[in-house]
Amino acid sequence: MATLGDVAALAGVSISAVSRVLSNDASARVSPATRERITDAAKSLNYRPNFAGRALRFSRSNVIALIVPDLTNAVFAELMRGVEEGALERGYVVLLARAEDMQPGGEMIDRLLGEGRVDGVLLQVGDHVAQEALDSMLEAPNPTVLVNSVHPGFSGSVTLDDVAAGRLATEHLLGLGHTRIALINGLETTYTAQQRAVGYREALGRASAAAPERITWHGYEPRAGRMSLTELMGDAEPPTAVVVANINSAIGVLGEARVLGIRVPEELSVVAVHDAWTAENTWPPLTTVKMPLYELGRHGVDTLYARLHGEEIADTVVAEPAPELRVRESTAPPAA
Amino acid sequence: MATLGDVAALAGVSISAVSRVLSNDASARVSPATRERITDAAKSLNYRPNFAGRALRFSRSNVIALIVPDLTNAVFAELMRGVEEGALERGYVVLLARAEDMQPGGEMIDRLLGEGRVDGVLLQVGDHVAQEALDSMLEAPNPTVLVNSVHPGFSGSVTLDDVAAGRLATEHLLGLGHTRIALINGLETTYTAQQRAVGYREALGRASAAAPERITWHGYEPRAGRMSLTELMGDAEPPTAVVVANINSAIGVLGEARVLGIRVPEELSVVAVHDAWTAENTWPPLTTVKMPLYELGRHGVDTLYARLHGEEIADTVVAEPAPELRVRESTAPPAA
DNA sequence: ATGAAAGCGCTAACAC
DNA sequence: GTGTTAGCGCTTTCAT
Repeated sequence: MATLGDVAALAGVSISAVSRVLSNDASARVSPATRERITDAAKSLNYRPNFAGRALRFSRSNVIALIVPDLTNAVFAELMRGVEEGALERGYVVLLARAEDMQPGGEMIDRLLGEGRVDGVLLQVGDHVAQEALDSMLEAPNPTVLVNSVHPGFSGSVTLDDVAAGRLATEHLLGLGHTRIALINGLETTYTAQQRAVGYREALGRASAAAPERITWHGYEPRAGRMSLTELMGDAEPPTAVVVANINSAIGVLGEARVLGIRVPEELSVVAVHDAWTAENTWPPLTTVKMPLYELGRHGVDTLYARLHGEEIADTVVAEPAPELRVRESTAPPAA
Repeated sequence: MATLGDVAALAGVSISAVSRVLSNDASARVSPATRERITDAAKSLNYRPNFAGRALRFSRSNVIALIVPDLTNAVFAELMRGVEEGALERGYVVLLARAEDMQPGGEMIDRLLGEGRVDGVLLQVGDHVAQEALDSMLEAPNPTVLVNSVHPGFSGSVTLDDVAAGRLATEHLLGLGHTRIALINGLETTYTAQQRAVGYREALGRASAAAPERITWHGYEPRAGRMSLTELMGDAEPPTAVVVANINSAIGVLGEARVLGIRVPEELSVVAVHDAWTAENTWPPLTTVKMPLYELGRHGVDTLYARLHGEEIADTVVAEPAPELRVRESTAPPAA
């Protein structure tokens, strides 16, 4: 690892001259000759500016953290892409971390920030994080932006239009002729679940023949989907279609339907919110509502950037491009 | 962000005294009184050692990078856990990155190391990375350990017992009475695929009535699985069972089987190498060979640690715990 | 038992 | 146009 000193020695100039040239200081006046000697020397030594040196000098790391509940969730691939591209453009590097490591009461984020490893945090809070754990974490002027989540009293969330997503999915089923439509939702405590329920209700309310409401609130994991379906099928009048608020949960629903001997889509239509490669590889392939997660990531970075530069920021909803229905084969008109 | 100076000022002592106390310098002689004043001050200021300051001082970041082809692959969840726990024990922090960002010819790893952001790298090379791109990257004394992959002339790989995995999967099918067993494998250029083929052949060769060999080499993605199955079903004598070298590929196989109207397991048995939650949520649930990925991660960290401390390291195979068959519902005896 | 000072790599204000 | 220097936060040798 060559240092500025090494380059300077090789080029026969001072350290500061090297610094000026290599950091593209516009206001620097250096003769073309020395400039070339310097760049040549740097190249031959394969010089790279030392991260710690810069971070120390600037009291800034130029790193932001992206923390999500589960990195292996296929849905997050798009989010990550958006965040990474946005960060790149703004000269930041992204540090990926799992929220699991952020044990409630644990101090992962506190350390990341406190030790100066990262300048800011993009955080999607997991479903099972206690509100109190967040209270202290999000106190006061704090270089954090919440994605896909909100916290009471905290300003600086970027979310998706989950109301529209719930509405769109429900309308699709209504359009096919279903009237007994259930919502298999996330935990009642999560904002996204609440929003999707709002959209679901809106669509039901709007339907000419008002359809009854039926919601389960078990979470976004496959197991939650399984549990919900079992519960719904115990109803006196079970649904002929379900909106599932999450794709992983929908995969569970599909699995449980097989176990229960319910044919999809003949006896039960299934739409899921969020799209990912997994939706194309279930049987039947899942009809989904694709959400703009890439754009959410980019916008999250923009918002965090603004916050890091002292701007006041408000909560925003990324509604463009609008949620889009991806009709595959898990939805059909109800059986006659 | 309080510094040592802040703590020192508050405690009314020198910076070096604070440093000694807070870094638990065993050989430091400090009076209990000052020690307490110092720890109190540090606590009240919520002092955290600055990362850049330490890294600069030690010329060491205490960070290692884990780079995998696709973070959202459910199979990697276990690997990550192993790496993170191992790293934690050794006082390292893990930086997660996707190999996608490591464009061939791109210099992501070079930068990570060259800028001193990380001390070492655990790298699983993707299937589509050109050998030449790796040549320069793995040159000379290099703080890198390859996981689940090898490179000619490079010493320091930790791999799994993929031969055993291929053998075990094949033997399971032979035991059920199948004789026409195909292997839906990864790219022929990848080490893991080659190893799994060896195991497959071993098992076939050992079978009393030698079964014919049939292998496709299209890769580990769902699409590769789909393509392979279509190809195999075009054979004069199509297989009654397949070993699929990867779980995602197997998901594609299952999907394509539905499209082709082939019932699993009645008409076609499917075993996949690697296990993850997704295997429990396909239909039918996938029989798999579970590999010790957690242990691979831990061992990878150990190996990297040794390399970082100047030890000569050799290639190793993590064979404990041994690959284990997880029988679910995608395998059955062949139709009469 | 405690403090002063040097130096890790870097940048920028200030000489010359 | 180029060099000298101070200082970011930290540890450690050397004084006292």
